[in-house]
Amino acid sequence: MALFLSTFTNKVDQKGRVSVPASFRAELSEESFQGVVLFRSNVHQCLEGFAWSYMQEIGKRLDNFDLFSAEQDDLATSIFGTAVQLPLDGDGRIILPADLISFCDLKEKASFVGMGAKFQIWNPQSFEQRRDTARQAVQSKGLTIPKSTGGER
Amino acid sequence: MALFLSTFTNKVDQKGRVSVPASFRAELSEESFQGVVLFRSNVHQCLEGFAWSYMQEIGKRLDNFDLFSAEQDDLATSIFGTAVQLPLDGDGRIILPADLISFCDLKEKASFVGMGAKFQIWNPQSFEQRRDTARQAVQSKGLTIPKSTGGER
DNA sequence: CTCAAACCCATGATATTCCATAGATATCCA
DNA sequence: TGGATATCTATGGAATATCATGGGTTTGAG
Repeated sequence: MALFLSTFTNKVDQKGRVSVPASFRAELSEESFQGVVLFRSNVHQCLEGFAWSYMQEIGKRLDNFDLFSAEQDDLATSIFGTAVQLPLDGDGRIILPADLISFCDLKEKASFVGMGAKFQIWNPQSFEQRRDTARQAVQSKGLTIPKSTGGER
Repeated sequence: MALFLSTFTNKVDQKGRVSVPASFRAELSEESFQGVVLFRSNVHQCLEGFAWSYMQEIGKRLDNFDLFSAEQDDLATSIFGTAVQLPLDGDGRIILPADLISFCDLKEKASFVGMGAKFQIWNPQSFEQRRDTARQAVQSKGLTIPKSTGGER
């Protein structure tokens, strides 16, 4: 599974092109589709980014809901209905659609934030605030990484 | 599992390069990724260092949270979003990014402090104070290492 | 025909690799 | 034991490769 790490801030040019960080591209190198899947976050003013194979995993998890249930319908609509599949060009860039750029208020630069299996794309200033609130939440709630669940070793 | 021991103080050159202690490198020799992962400590003015395989383990555990849950989001942002993956060069050195150098106020030298499964990187002077307070805490509170689980608790 | 997307190439900055040296430690043989 | 040699480590600098970015050209859809 891909493991996206660290934060990289790259420039968005007039054409809406932005370089995907080289280390992220390395994580995608084994994928059948050379590119990323993006959709609007339901929580933040940012974009959620995934490798193609992980979208299949999300599909499986959605199967845990009853088919035609309201929850399944809402989630599937907000995720799959709005997702875009963006191929990498020869130089490792993607073209961000204008509506996604305006959704997360991107100006000159975009921050790619590694979050393990997925990543997010933020306006750099907005992400600084988000990073601070996330750290405070971890400290105040005493969040920790749980031990691996279940019977495996 | 890697076991980092003892404290080593090495020089940080103008490029931010610093040698990882040879004994630490020996612990990393079995890793698929030859390098370390660093991020800012939430507690001290120092850096936390891990082997790559340990980060993969953390990634798997985080995947047990519901996707898009607040806890998953906060943890992934503060851990993976701020982490950096630093490869060893041919001579066993890493390049510390400028923002991490300033975060823990490194000047001429950096101290690598082995802490078992992880290690920390300190300003040498700061660490001397930290070591004293840690020792006093252990003495005054009578802290001990618990028995291994499985026997009487 | 027109516009946007895909492709190609150039370039500066940055990161990575390579080599050289010196000090310390370990090894070996007389 | 003692001295010479070899090895490992840390460190400095230079050469090389990679990456992000800008601009241009071609393609293709409507």
